[in-house]
Amino acid sequence: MLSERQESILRAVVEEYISHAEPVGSRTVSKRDDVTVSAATVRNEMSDLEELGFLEQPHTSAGRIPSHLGYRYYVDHLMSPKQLERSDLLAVRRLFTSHMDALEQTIQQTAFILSKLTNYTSIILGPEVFENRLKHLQVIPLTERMAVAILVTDTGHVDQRRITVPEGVSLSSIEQMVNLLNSKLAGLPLHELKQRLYRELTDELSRHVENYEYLMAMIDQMLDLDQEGRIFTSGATNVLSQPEFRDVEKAKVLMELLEQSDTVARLFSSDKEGIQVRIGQENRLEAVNNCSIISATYTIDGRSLGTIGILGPTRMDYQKVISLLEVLTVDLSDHLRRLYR
Amino acid sequence: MLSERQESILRAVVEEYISHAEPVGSRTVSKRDDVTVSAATVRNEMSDLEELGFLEQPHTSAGRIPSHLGYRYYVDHLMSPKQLERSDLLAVRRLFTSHMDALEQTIQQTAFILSKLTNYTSIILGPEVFENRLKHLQVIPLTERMAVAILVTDTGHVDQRRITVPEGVSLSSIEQMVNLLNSKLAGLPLHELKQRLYRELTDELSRHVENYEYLMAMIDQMLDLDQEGRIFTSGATNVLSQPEFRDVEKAKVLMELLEQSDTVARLFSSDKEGIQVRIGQENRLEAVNNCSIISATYTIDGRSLGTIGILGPTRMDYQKVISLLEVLTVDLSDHLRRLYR
DNA sequence: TTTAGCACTCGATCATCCGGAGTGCTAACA
DNA sequence: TGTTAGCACTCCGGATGATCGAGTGCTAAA
Repeated sequence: MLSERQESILRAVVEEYISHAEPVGSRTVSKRDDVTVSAATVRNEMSDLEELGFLEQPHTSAGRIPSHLGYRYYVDHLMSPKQLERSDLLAVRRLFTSHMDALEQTIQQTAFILSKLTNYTSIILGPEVFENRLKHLQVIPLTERMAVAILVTDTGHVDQRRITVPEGVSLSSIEQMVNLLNSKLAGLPLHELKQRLYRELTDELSRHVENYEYLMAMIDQMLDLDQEGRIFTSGATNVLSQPEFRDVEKAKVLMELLEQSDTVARLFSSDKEGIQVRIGQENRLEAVNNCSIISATYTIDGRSLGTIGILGPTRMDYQKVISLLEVLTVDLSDHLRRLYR
Repeated sequence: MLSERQESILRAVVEEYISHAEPVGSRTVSKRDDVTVSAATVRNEMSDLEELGFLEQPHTSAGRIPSHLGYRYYVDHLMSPKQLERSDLLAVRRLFTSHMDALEQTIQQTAFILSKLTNYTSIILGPEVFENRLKHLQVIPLTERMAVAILVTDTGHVDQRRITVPEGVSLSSIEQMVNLLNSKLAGLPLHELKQRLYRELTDELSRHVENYEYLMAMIDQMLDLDQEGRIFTSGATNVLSQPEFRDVEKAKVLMELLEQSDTVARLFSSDKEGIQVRIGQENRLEAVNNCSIISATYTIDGRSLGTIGILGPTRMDYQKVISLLEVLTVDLSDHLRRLYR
C-alpha cells in the first residue's frame, strides 16, 4: 500500500507526463501545489516508487515516467472524477438534440465528436442487430432471376441482400412464401430465424409451396445476415499528432491496424458492462503495447447494443476520456431509445 | 519540340526517379541501355532540359528530378503502354470471377485490390444512383408514428430512410398512397420523382387520399435521396510508406484530407470519359500539390456510374497505374452489367 | 559535336563538444 | 528520524566542424 505522500507524487508524475509528454523531474513535482515537500524528498520517494514498479526511468539522469502499473494504480485509485469542460458537455448535448434520424448517421456523428473532443481515435462497434427482432420481410423482384430481399427489424434497422431466384420458381410462389414467413417469423430475434425455419416451417412450406427445395436454398441465402456489426472509426489521423508516433514507422503499424476491421473489432469488443480500461500490455496485441483502450457499451432497454471506445497512447488523459465516455454512452443510449421508442 | 535524345534522357530521369525516389545523376542515366551517350553529354542535355522546365535540381551538385511539366510530357508522349504483370492481371481476374453479389462488396473489394497492387491509396466514388429508375417503393410501419421507407431501383440499389408519420394519418391511407405512387412513379429516374410528383400527382392524391397535406410532407421526406454517392477508400496508410511522406507533418495533412469525404469527392469527381491524369499543381488543392491523381469512370450500358481513382505522390508509377485502371474499369463495368442484367 | 578530365559545390554523416536537466549520495538540520 | 541543501556525476540533445562522396559545370582535347 502506498503512503499518502507517495500517492500524491505518483499522481503528480502521471498528470504531468500526460500533459507534457516528457519525463518528469523531482523539481517539477515539488513545485506542484499538492506536493509540499522538497525536490530532494521527492527524489527519495520517486526512487522507492520506481523500485515498487510504478515508475520508470528512460535512462539515468532523466526524469521518471509512469509504468503500466503506475497508470493502472492511477486509474484505479488516484483519479478524481473531474467534471467535464462545460464546452465539451455542451458539444455533446448539442449533438444529441440536433436532428439525427438515421441510425448510421447517429453513430457516425457520435464517433466524430468523440474523436474531436479527445484528439484520440474513436471507434464504435455495432450496433449488434443480432438480437433485434424481425418486423417485416419482403422480396422485390428485379429481373426474372434476380431479386432483392429486405429485412426490417423492430429497431428500424434495414438489412438487404441480393438473391438469385432459382429456376422454375414463380413469382407467385415467392409471394406466397414471403407471406408465410412473415406470419410465422415476425417478432422473433434474428438469430433464431433459421433455427425456427428448419424446425417448424419445413413441413408447412413443403405442403403449401411448389418447388420447396429450391426455395429453401433461397431462403437460406436471404437469412444469412452479416453477423459482424459494422465498425465506425473517426479521427484515425489523430495518432499522427501524438509525439509517441512522431516516428512514421510506429504510426504506420497503428494505422494499418485500424484499417483491419476484424482486428479492431476483436480489440474493442467487450462483454463487460460499464467502462473498461485496458492499459498498454494488458491488450494482447503487440502493436498496441504502448496504447491504451478505453471502451464502454451502449445499451437499449438494458440490452447491450454495441461498444464505443477510444484508442490512444498509454499517456492518455484518462480522466477526460472516461468522463466523456460516461456521458456519451448514456446520451447515445437515450437517443437510440427515443429513436426506436 | 524535344529531340529524340532529349526525350530518351527525360524518360530515363523520370523512370529512375519513379523507382528510386532519389535525384538522378548523369552517370546513372548514361549507364542505361536506352542512352548511348556519355555522362558529360547527358549533363549538357539535362542542363538544357532544366532550362526548358522539364527537370529540376533540388540544389547545385545534386542530380535532377522531373518537374511537373516533365511528368506531364512523360505521361503524354513518352510512356510505353507497358503490359501489366501477369500476376497483377491474374489477381484482378480472380477478383471478378469470385462470387460478389452485393454492390457495396464489389466496390470495396475493387478498391482493396487496387490499393494492394499499386501501393497507393485507392478511392472509388459512387455509384451514382441518381440516374437509376424507381423499381419499387415500400413503407413499413415500425410504431404508431415511425416507419421505414424503402426505395429499390432498377439496378437493385436499396435506399432506406426513417420517416415520421404525421399525426392523424392512418396506416391504410399510407398504404393507399404507396400503391398510387408505385403505379405512377415506377420506371422514372430518381431525380425526376419529386418533379413529377408535384406536377402530376398532387391533384390525384388530394382526391384519393385523406389528410393530403400531411402526406405530402411525408412523401417529400421519403424522396429526399442523398445525392452524394458514397466514398470508398482503401490503403490510406500506403502514403506512410512513401519516402516523400517520411515527415509526419506532411503525411498528416494528406491523411486528414482523406478523412474528409466531401473534399475527396470534389478532388476525384470527373465528368470526362476515360482516364484522367492530374499531376501535382494541376490539382487545385494545395495539400495535394506534390501528389498525382489518376482517375477513370466506370460505366454501365454507357451510363457513367462513378469514378475509380488513385492518389499517390507525383513520383508515381504512371504506366502501371494507368494500365491497371484500364483493366479494372472495364472489368468492373462488365461485372456490374452482369450483376444488374 | 562529343567526350574526358578536373575543380568545385553541397548535402549527409560522423565525431566532438558543451550546456542543462536531473539524479544519487552525503552531510547538515529540525 | 525524517527532511533538506549541496554537490559531483550522468546522460541527452543540439551545435559545431571535418570528411566523404556524388554530382555538376567548364574547359580542352578528340
